[in-house]
Amino acid sequence: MKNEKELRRQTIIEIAAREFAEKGYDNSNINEIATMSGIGKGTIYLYFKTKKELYLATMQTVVDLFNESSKNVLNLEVTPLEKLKVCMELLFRFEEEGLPFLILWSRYQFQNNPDFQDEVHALFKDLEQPFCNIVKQGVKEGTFNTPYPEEAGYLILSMVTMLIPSLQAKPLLENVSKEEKVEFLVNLIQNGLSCKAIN
Amino acid sequence: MKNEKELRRQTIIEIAAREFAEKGYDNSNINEIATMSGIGKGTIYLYFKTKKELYLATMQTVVDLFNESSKNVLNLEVTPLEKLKVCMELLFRFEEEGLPFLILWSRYQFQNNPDFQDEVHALFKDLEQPFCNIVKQGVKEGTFNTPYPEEAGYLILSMVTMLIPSLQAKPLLENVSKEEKVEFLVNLIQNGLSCKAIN
Amino acid sequence: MKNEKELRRQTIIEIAAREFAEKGYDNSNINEIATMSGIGKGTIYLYFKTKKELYLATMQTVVDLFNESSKNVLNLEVTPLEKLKVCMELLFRFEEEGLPFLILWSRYQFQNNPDFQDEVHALFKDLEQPFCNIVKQGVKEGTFNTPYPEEAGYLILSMVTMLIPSLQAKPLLENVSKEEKVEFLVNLIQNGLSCKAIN
Amino acid sequence: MKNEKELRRQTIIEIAAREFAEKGYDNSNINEIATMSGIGKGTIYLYFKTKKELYLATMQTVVDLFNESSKNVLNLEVTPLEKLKVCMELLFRFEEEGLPFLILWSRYQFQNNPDFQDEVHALFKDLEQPFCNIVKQGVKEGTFNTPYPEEAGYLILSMVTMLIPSLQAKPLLENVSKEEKVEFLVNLIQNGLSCKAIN
DNA sequence: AATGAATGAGGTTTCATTCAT
DNA sequence: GATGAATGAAACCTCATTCAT
Repeated sequence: MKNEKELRRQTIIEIAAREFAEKGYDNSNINEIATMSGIGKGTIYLYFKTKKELYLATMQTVVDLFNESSKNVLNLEVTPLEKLKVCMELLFRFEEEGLPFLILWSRYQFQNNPDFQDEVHALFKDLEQPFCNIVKQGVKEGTFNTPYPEEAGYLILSMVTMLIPSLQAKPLLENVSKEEKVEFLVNLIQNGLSCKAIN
Repeated sequence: MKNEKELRRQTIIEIAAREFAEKGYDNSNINEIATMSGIGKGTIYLYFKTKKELYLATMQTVVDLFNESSKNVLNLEVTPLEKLKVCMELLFRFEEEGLPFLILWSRYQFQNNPDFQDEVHALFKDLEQPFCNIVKQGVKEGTFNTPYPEEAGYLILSMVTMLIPSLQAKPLLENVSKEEKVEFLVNLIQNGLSCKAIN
Repeated sequence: MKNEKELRRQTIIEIAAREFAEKGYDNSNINEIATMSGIGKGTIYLYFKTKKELYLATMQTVVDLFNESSKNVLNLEVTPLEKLKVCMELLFRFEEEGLPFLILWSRYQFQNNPDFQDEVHALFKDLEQPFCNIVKQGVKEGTFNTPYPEEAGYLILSMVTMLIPSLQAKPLLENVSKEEKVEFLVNLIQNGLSCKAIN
Repeated sequence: MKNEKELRRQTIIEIAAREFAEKGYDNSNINEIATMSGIGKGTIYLYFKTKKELYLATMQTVVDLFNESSKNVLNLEVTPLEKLKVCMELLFRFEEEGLPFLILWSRYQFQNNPDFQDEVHALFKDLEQPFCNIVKQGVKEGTFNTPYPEEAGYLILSMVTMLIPSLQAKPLLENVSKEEKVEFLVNLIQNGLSCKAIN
């Protein structure tokens, strides 16, 4: 019973995520979400009081999925750099396993997305930022050295995102393997751009 | 005469940019844009055939402003690193001098913004990416060393953007001076995160 | 179920016919049609995608009503002249039983009505012209004698229409009974204006 | 001076007639009429206070043109039948010499045209109906024999109109010469459809 | 519980008309 | 006198939401 309700709720959210990701909030259509979910329009409203609530539930799922995914990285018994790699790979994997949610995440994380900013912001308060944690941890352990660890974490996040083609207007390194991307990024983080001349 | 028309056109675009940046395309209201521009609703339609056209004209202005701003950097007679600095400062300055346009730029540059993707994409084909050019130039001159110069340019861009508080859901280094941010970034680019332990 | 939908569709069309007949297409108002139908504005759009489509559906109904009405005349076992009479009476009767549809019919049949000419023309391709058929039949049987039977049919049609007061700017024979009108017309068709002098 | 003003007024009316005939009142556009007249939009309003007034002036011109055209027929020293012929030819000639005005005339004369019915009706009060006059005269002289001379005039009018292809949804006798049409009509008026069998 | 027919607020767009130049 | 830029009322249409079945 309860499971079935919960399952249907998830189905709706998944379809909604596809719509919201593809068309944005305003151009997404409750009717179409219902049809594509294989249920009646009125039924949507048994699960979500309003379109806005459905949107927020979808964004909550974004947060949950990301937290779920990054949950165990911090406790891995590996070097901070290894953790960074694992974390990057996790993010890259989202492109295949949950693109709509990835798009919604990025739209909020990096864009001044105007859809219910306050409410979404409140949800994202709970979003773990593993890159930040790793860098902070690394700094504590003496592995990394930066005056702004938290910010460094966000910078890494933004760089990884940059290399996810589906999220970019101009796709970058489309045909490069994830391993190479990770290597590229790690190298960059380790050595900067190697400005010998200035050193 | 003609100047006056062009001036009014610019006024409308500026107000529109504010609206689009704040509320997004769909929730922006031609009526309100007219009122805030101090002109009649119908007048908007003398300058722009449709709301969509106004939006695209606004996005074209975004491209123009950014190109205008970065035009002369590449030809400066300074080291690539200095150029990077100048370029970063330019970007930071947008926050004060043209925030709505900066927001619209970022919304397209980093978000999968679904509003007229194809048309906006076509406009952004003409957008210069000075960071990319500088890195490429630096690689040629031997100052920088990276297998993916273009991509490195975009990564720098995304990092600078990360440090512009107005563009971030969670503002970073809000009270840090631009000079320090530039220094932070340049240092990062030069030395990575100084992972001595791994070296 | 289905019947109820169909019934409501017919109701809308009837109200719409009244509006279109009275005010013309452009000055008819979906809102008002809705109100007069006792339903909401949006409901109209459940039955007809656009105002134009409602108009065309109304014109289709015109064709259907006229065809329905004239269906059985041709097969009557009476002389062509008798058929003409029956047919005239049918037309006269429309004034009382479906004036709006009669007006819309005449507006298209005799006026260069500019509302969606091509589309309406396509609909009227299916409109039976019983007067034409009767004259053709009569010519074949030797009852009538005219070089242009089809055209003669249309001429009769136009004459009958002329004697329907509701369709004329200057009402003719307003207080004359239909029987007398029919007699007048039949006499004219049989004998013309009896120009003895010229004979 | 005055002549020039009057001339320009006529030009506007002619262009307006074309627009009104082609698109109907509501879909005709003052701006377009101005442009096609080669004058400014505001200038139209120096000649006609409103669009409606321009329309009514155009319809007044219709009446004037028709009256002008039929003025001298009644006084011709020929038989009523000959007068009918001349009158028919006059009407046929309108198709080539003033089609827009002919269309506007027919739209009002035979259709329940809803554009300013009362006002247009008032104008048409002054419209001569030569066919009616001729028949009445013919009846007086004993040439014609009909209980409803006025109505017979209108019937003839409607028949002639039927044979003007530009006025009909389904053009009739498109490739038949006017002379033959006149002959056809005159014969019909004289002898009807020659129902020998019934005689 | 599930449905989808019905609703009407709200926003874009057109165009007759005005008026400052 | 002539102009056309500016205006805003009005109408079509969409779609989130409700509710009777």
